[in-house]
Amino acid sequence: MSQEEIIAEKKKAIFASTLELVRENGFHGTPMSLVAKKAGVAAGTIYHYFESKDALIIALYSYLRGKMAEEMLRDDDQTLDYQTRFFNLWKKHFHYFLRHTDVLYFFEQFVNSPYYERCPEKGNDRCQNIIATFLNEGMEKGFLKQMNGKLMSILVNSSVVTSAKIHLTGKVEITETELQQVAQYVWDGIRNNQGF
Amino acid sequence: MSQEEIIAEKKKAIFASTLELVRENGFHGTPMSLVAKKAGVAAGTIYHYFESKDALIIALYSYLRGKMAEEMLRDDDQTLDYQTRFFNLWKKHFHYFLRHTDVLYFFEQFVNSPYYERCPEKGNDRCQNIIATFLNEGMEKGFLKQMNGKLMSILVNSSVVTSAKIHLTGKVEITETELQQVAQYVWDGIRNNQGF
Amino acid sequence: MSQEEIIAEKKKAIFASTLELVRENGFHGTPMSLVAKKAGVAAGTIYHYFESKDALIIALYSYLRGKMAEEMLRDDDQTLDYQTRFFNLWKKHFHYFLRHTDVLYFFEQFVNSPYYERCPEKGNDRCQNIIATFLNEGMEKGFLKQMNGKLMSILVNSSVVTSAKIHLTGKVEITETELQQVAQYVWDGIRNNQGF
Amino acid sequence: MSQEEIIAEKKKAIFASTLELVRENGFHGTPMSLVAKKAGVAAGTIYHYFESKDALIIALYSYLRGKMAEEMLRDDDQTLDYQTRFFNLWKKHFHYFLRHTDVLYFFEQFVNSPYYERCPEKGNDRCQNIIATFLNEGMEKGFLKQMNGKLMSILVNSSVVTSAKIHLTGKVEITETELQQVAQYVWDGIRNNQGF
DNA sequence: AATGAATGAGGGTTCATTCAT
DNA sequence: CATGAATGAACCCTCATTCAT
Repeated sequence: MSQEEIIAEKKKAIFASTLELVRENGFHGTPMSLVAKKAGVAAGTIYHYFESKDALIIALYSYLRGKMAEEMLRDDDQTLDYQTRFFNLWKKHFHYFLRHTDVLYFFEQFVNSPYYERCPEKGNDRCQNIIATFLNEGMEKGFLKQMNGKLMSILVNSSVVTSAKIHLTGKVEITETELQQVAQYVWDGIRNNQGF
Repeated sequence: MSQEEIIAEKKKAIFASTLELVRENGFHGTPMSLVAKKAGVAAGTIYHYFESKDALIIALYSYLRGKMAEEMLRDDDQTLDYQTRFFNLWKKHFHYFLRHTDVLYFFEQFVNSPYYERCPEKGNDRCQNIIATFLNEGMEKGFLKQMNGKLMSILVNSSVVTSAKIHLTGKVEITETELQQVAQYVWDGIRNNQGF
Repeated sequence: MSQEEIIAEKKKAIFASTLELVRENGFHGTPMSLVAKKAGVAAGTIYHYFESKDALIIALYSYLRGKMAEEMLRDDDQTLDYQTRFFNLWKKHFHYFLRHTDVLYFFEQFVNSPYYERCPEKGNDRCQNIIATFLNEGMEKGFLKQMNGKLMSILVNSSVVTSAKIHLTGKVEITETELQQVAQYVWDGIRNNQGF
Repeated sequence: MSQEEIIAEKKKAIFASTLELVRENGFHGTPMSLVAKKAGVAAGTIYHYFESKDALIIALYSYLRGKMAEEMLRDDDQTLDYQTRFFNLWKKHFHYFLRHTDVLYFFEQFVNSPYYERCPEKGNDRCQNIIATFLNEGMEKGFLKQMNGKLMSILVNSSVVTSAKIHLTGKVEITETELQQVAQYVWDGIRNNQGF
């Protein structure tokens, strides 16, 4: 393993440790000493990789947004019709959160905390861009209503997050039927239905 | 002023102080000493009214949910047609958050923090119930799609919150046009459009 | 009830409350607020009767020493022979502590705390005097060894306290046999056995 | 100095600081901040070595009991006759307290405080065992009265403690004569004097 | 680069005492 | 006299960060 890979591995271990602890106990309930122990490194070591606890949290956010974006780009079959691609994308996003519940909780805590203000990618990460690009395409081609792209992408994103949270908290069981209904609700909201 | 009113006043002062500070600095960045100073009481006094910092935060959440619910119930003219009432309600909710931005930020931090787990009203406060009741009525009368009432009310609620946050962060300017569009997006998503 | 009696009653209630709480939780674990609540008075009221917490504790000590002395004086049949009177006295003292375990615990905490230094009756209360007087009589009449009276009375007193504590902590079960043995141990230690 | 020795040194410094302060001001009058300052460490450092203030106090008790036991074992010349050994042991114990008055005060505060209840070695430390063993030997060989060993050892121990406290408070001056008298008092109390 | 003991400011909380009612 | 809400100093403890090894 190269030197760089070793560093990358260690960073990942610290990220993983942080993610899990924040999910369980929140930012405040996650001391650096615990992060270190769970990551299998010394407390001081973390400070070789990250300037401060804040910097670590923010870096982790960026890292996770990037990882999610990667996965969302996979398997978008552009030969399919637009509506089908929308449903695919929406559900893929939803299921990503189901598979990575700690990521979801981390995101939600993060964007609703003072950290977010200090985050350079605030609202402009690759993930949001992917959704925005796709929706803009739909507007240009007349499949979707005309609306500020950013606005629409945030609404769509929010619908995914909300649904995943509902499912995970168990407040409402989301079966395949409900899932389809929610996706349909979003689609009905944004699709161009002029003439009806 | 009666003894009870004095107590109520003091509780309100503590609530107001907490609300403002949490909005600016988050839960962790809001020491009790500051809450006390801003409320014009001694640190120890807070503990006559609330068992702990956690208890204070949770009580504040309940209090604010109740206050918002009160306001949402006002002026619902039941003689109007259902769709109009929906748009009215949605916009009223939205504007409430614009007038009370610190409440919005507080809610969002709260529901995405470990506090929420320990909150007895978790997902079952009067505010959610008002929305749910209204939507259920719409489903029964055939104005809306059939969907799990809880699910739908959370989605609608989330659309309001998301819109208000977009507006307040200034990421997208929400003019009256955009506002109408978003409300329409939600309405189109939930309205019964079978036959089209 | 006269005014004075009312005051006496209230003082007694405060004393009783303090005694019980100190026994359970120690001085440090006994806040004035709890003393007040258990005594059925307001916190401020205590300060009408006692200058401070320290003063209360010290007054309680004096009060209890006096009460115990009273009881020890009762039933000392001076017509009996000296040794019998000694055994009677020793056992009476012992049983007093068994009947009033909280008094015993209070005494022991008190005399081993910094409070004791500030106690005017430090080592000179009526209770010690009764014992000392009785022992001096024994020395004068030749029943007991010659020894500094104060020293002997403290040793005897300590034997009673120690025995009672052993019994109450259950470290050693003190049956009537053991009790007799201990009293005998003390008697053999102090009695004039010259000539043997 | 090895790492372990450094740790041991630091623990000792904290112990010494605590011992001195508790002696002067009692447990409650001994804040951790002072313990730290007197020990020449930061407040937080203490918590690397002890879980809490309670844990520190309890650990100190165990440590001191062990130290005292060590010293008591030294120089017990088993070739001497039993009574001489008894007097030697008793006086050695007594003088240990004179040389280490803060230890005596600490012990007495400790065993009469709620801490003692939570102490794992409660009444079963090496020090008590040494005394008990010696007394049991005396009973087996017929030098001492038959009595529950635990009971007798507590009584003897208590006589030492009481004497030392008398001496140190200056209530009674204990000269070599008085010392001999007290040791004799104990010996006369426990020795087998059947036949007289 | 890695360690982890040490730091010490700052946090939440308690509680003896006061004083307006 | 009695009340008990209010005070605020002082407590124990945590934890982000540093630095000698």
